[in-house]
Amino acid sequence: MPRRADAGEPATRRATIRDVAAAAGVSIATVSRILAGNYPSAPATRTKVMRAVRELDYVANAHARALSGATSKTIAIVLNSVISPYYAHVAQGVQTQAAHHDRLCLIGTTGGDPDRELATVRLMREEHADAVILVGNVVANDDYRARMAEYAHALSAAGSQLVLCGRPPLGRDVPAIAVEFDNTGGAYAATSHLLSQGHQRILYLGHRPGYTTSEGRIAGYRNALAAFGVSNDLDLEVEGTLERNEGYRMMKRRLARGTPDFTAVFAANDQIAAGARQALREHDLRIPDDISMVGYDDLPPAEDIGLTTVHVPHEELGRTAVRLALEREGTGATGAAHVMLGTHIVVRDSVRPAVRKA
Amino acid sequence: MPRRADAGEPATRRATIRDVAAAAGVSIATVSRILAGNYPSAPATRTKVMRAVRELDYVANAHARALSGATSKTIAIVLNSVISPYYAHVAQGVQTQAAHHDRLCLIGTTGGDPDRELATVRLMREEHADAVILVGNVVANDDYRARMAEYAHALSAAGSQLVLCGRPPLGRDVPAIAVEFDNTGGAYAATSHLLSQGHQRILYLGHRPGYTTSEGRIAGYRNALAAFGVSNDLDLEVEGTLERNEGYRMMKRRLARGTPDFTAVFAANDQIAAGARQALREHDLRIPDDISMVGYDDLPPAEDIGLTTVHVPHEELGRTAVRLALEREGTGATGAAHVMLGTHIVVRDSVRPAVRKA
DNA sequence: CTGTTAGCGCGTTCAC
DNA sequence: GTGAACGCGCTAACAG
Repeated sequence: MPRRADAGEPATRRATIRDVAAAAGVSIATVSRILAGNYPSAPATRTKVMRAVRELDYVANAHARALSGATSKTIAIVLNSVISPYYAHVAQGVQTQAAHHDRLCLIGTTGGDPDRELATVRLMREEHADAVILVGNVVANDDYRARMAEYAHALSAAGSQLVLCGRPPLGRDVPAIAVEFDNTGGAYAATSHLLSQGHQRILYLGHRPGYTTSEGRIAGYRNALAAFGVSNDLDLEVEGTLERNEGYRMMKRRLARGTPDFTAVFAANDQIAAGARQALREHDLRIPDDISMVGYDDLPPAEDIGLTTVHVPHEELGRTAVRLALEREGTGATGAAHVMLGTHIVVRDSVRPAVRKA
Repeated sequence: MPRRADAGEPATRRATIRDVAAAAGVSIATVSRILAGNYPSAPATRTKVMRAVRELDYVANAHARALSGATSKTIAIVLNSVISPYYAHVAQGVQTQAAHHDRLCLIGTTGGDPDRELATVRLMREEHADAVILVGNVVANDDYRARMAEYAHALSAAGSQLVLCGRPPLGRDVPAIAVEFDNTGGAYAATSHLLSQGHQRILYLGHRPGYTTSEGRIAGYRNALAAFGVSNDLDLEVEGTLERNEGYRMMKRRLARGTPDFTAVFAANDQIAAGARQALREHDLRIPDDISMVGYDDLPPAEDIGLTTVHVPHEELGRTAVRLALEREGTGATGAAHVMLGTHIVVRDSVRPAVRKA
């Protein structure tokens, strides 16, 4: 008696493995084995079964399969939003690699809200995903670390592997994999690029104190200044979020002060760069003629506006996350792991040598 | 005997409803009822149970729940890719609305390959998703329609609702919901905008014959030309795909012919517009001073390049898809449904009145 | 090589 | 208000 809420129609009930077995005149075990393909079987029975499968248009019930002990064959990814290019590219990598391993992708967004993150991880836990991948910039305080450790253990107990993407590792006693990219190195390279062109006053746009990605980038910026013997003027470090609008606002506010006291801009990401660029143009300042600029991420806006930026391997980040999680499956390995992906500068047309105002 | 491939550790086996029942000193039925919350129960037992749940950090097994007849509480979405802003925004809408209905989102990408689409829909069928949402521009030939009808019936039999997003409806006998936006109307408005500024030679960049979205848009373009009494020069309709690079290539090739024989450009989408714009600049042609341009979609590149374009409610598309699918759940309604979402022009700064070359 | 059987964890009848 | 028992569809032992 199917409980489907159909309109009382004959409702050709979904075919089960039993129907296939009956149609083929064999037992359900035989059908199961033949479909799994990991067991020897007589070609004749095989043909009969496959024909029945085709005729009934049978597909296995994923839930029944997952329940009976096999893996759920799903990878879960949790991120702030899908429309941000940053997350979208990581998600694409995850999705690609998951498909490559014949797995489906569960996706959940949090809008950056810890409560929704908690709720989402809970749902993922119910789903028994092979891996749960958390993506995104975050404040790595004790509170956060405690929360992640909880997730890690809970997921581990449920048979899932927690993976942190673009977030710092948690320590050797927490069963989580961390995959990051080198923010400090990339920022160092980008800043050096500006410094070597003679720029001394470089505006850092979009620092978010506490956020690990931001801290990594600004550290690279400061290191480079130090290496070039340029003193670090804190007034050049502007705090703000990572959106395009914020880039616009920050630059607007800065320009309202009067003639720019900087010759170059290091935008914390490409979106900020795009916003700042717009603000500059509204003040008749052109890039790179009047002001030089570098961004970070090498995502869509960058190419459109000819921005020299730091390329971050977002898709590879996602692929690596899945690969690592699946590699240790069945291995019994449950400790911590940490991978750091490299970055490199992409030179376009937003930087010119500084004009010596001797 | 848990079959988890653990490293032989004590491996605190995932808590089941039985464990909770034991800890609370009640039966599993009581636990089930209290957690579902749709049944009267003594406050005392309730407290005991909830405490046990908290202590064991119990979460229900989604597969067992789905198997035992309840809904799977998931919405599936199938699209070409996640990194395209178009799909990303629709996906965001789907994801938002799904979360709003307390559902998780399964996602699959096809890269536009029908075989992968087939495989993905199959997987979704195994998952028993409440709805399976197919997104994206497509050639609506008989072959396609037959394939969709098959999907629709197979999914319907499995208890899932097929939803077509940005694709034409299939006919009243096919159990599918279609949600589209008005391509022809938007293109008509955009073209009229150019025509009313005196442009007569408008280059249409990126027509893909057969693709429904493209056919809709070029129809609007042609209708507007006709309405303004401008003859339709087929040489102005350039065929191409919808990527940025293609926009660049198409414009490059056109400009190689010599002085432009057009004063305005209608790009089939914003990405094409961005590419074409770059090509124009390389030939020292500026927008809007030398050439006017409109795009379509109103997605990220548009704002960055100050493009006048047609706003398409992508997120609303996704939200509507989920809402409609869930609305008819249990209704027994299994017929076809069709919704058309409106569009409107967003004026920025890429259009100037045409120069009369009298 | 194939059939029989016992769970997987949960919702849900029935009785009490 | 609560407990016992059955079945969802499938996989994996164990026989034959």
